[in-house]
Amino acid sequence: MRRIPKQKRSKQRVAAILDAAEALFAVEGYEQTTTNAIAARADVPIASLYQYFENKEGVAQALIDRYVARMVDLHEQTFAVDVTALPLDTLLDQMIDPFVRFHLESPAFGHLMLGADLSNELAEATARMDEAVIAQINGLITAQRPDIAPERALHMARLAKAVVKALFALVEQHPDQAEVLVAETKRMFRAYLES
Amino acid sequence: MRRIPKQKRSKQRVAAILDAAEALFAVEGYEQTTTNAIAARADVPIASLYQYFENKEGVAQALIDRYVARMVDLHEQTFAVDVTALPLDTLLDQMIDPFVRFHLESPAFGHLMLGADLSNELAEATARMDEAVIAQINGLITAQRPDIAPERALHMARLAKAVVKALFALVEQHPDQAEVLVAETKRMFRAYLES
Amino acid sequence: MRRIPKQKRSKQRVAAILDAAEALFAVEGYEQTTTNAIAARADVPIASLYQYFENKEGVAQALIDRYVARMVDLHEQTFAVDVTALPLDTLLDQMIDPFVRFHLESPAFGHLMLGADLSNELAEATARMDEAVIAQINGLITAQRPDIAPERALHMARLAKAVVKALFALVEQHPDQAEVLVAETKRMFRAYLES
Amino acid sequence: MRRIPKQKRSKQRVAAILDAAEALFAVEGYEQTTTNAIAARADVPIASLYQYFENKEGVAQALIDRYVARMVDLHEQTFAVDVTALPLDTLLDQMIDPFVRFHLESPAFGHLMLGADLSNELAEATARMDEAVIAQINGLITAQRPDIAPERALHMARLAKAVVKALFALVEQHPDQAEVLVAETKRMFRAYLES
DNA sequence: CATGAATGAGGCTTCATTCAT
DNA sequence: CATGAATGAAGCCTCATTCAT
Repeated sequence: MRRIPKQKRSKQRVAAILDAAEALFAVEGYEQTTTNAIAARADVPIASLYQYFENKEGVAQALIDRYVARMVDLHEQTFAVDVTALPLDTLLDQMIDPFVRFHLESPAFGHLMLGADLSNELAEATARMDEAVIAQINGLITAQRPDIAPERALHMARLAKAVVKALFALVEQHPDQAEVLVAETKRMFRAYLES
Repeated sequence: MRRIPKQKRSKQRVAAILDAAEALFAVEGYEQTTTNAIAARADVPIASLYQYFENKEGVAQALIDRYVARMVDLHEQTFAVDVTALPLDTLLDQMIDPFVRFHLESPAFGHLMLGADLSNELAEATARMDEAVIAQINGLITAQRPDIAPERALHMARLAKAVVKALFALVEQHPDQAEVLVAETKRMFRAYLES
Repeated sequence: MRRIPKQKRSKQRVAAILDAAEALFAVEGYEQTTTNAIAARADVPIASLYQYFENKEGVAQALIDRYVARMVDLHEQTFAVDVTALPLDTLLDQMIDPFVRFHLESPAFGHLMLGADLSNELAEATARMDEAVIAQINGLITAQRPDIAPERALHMARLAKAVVKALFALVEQHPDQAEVLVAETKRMFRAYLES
Repeated sequence: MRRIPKQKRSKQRVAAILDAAEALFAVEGYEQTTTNAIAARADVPIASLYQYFENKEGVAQALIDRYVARMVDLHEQTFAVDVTALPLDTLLDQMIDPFVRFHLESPAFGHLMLGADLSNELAEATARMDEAVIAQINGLITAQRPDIAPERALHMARLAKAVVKALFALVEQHPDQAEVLVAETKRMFRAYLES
């Protein structure tokens, strides 16, 4: 971000811009959304947008930052207790439910994390986050099933993350069947981990 | 298509355009790819591209048609034998392997089928294909596990399809670990279906 | 015209092209009509069109020629008798009616003669034709009213021709009221010439 | 219009664009005039033109609006006095002279109002204006000649309007003989109305 | 000769971004 | 600082016309 908003009014403006961007990215996609459209929807002159953001990607970046912060919160809450001690059922609930909820509440998340053709820098940041998540899942798997070889556990973690992503997409497509689909995914994971 | 190529020369050109489009859609995505870039890569004047294709979406459409034709072939081969009689392991091999191979050989397939914001008509075609695939998976699940309620089987099929899609993305991202990831996915499905 | 059609089939083709052009010029206008559209409507390959006509204007030219030929016929018929001897009423009938009829039967005539931005050469041809018509009208006025100064008669002739053109446009706009409007115009001319 | 100019600078630009468009529409016609040519003639980047106008038709529309405003002024001035009380000679002077002057000062007026193939919306606006003018003429005729049947008066009004239009075209073609031609037209109308 | 194929030039329009008041 | 205005670069697409089989 180009200039950090200090006064209350500026903060509101920046928030308005991000909200507008979120809504537009969600329904139109990143490439299809124009900076002018964002500014118009936020009811802010385009020049003001560029006072706070370097460029279009900067807006996406800030939006991602907002998402990441919430994600970090979620992680901290999730791992506040000793998850390794939990029974598998409860563990799966705790690992999956909050993230599904988060996904449903963050309309542009999917588009930005998956669809958008962002710059290298951003892509790398995303990749780092991905790896962190995978490491965490990996730890959980190892804790649950110490008998599994570390290498294999890593592949399992990768697959698990990919499946959860797929679940997100599925839930977005059929929001009314969210619960059943989530339940089914948990069953699948459970069978997988107990096999 | 605007004009059907009759002479050999023009057939080659159309193929060259489609190949160029495939390569570009694969690395840049649909929206980011310009018709000029396609024409340039195919070493064809832009006006020639428009002799054969209505517009950019027409090119994508033709590419999809090419994919769909190959897909149909695959399906027919896969279901030439009575798959319901196969043991689960073999069944999973036969259902997943050819499609993974197909996916690896069709660079733009994922982008076009998932990412692109194509027109309604195209989106509907894709949706129809999706439903057909899900129905087929549904049939297999029911054959393997007649005890599962039809409703649940449908959800399982949906999930399975989503997971395979996720697997494709994963394999694309880590092509060197394709085999292990595929194997892991099969294990997961196996555990799931036997649970 | 580039090549004069000698065989029957070629003649039919040329006629088909001209018919197509006439229809399209009439409803779309000259500029808006594309050579490809003409060829398509005539069910003739575009390259064939260019075997018979130099370019788009060449088609218009040929169409105009066809019109001019019919016009000349009309003129000859009209002036076959000694019109100067006719009573004014009959004269007006004979001067106006056939041309209104001609106009109604020649859909593209108005567009080509008035609207189209044709080349100098063509415009000059049109202008020459105009002058010939004006001279003829001039003659009639002088015959009817020898007392009018030649200079003024020329202006009257010019005006008369313009009014008839306006009448054409009017009739095209309200074809159902053609007769009344024509009658009204004749009345006006009559009053004018008798004043 | 896409954006309403507020600062002086932008108002001048918009005026420059309209002036350029007027000049080009007048000599080339609407279809033949390109937005690039307008922008170039106004010495304005093409993107700036599109800041203020939706598209080419938007430019024409704005130009027409400018004309219509002047026309309305003219009408109001013309009908400020009780025209029905005037002697026919004076009436004709007042009805025709200002409009001929207006026409001579508005180079693109004829092209836009008559020749251009504008969209339905615009065409309807033109048609409505036409009808208003005809109604007004109709009223004058009825005032002058209460003995004429209302139906016939309407036809006379239509014809009169068409003739005036024809006069405009004529005057544009022979600007040096404008006065004589106008005088002749008045004579014709006078004879017509007194017959 | 007939015609399927080819194309340079150019038209309309948008967009991310910067300038200047 | 806020913002109305400005714009280079580029994208999509068409068309009159010619080439080459």
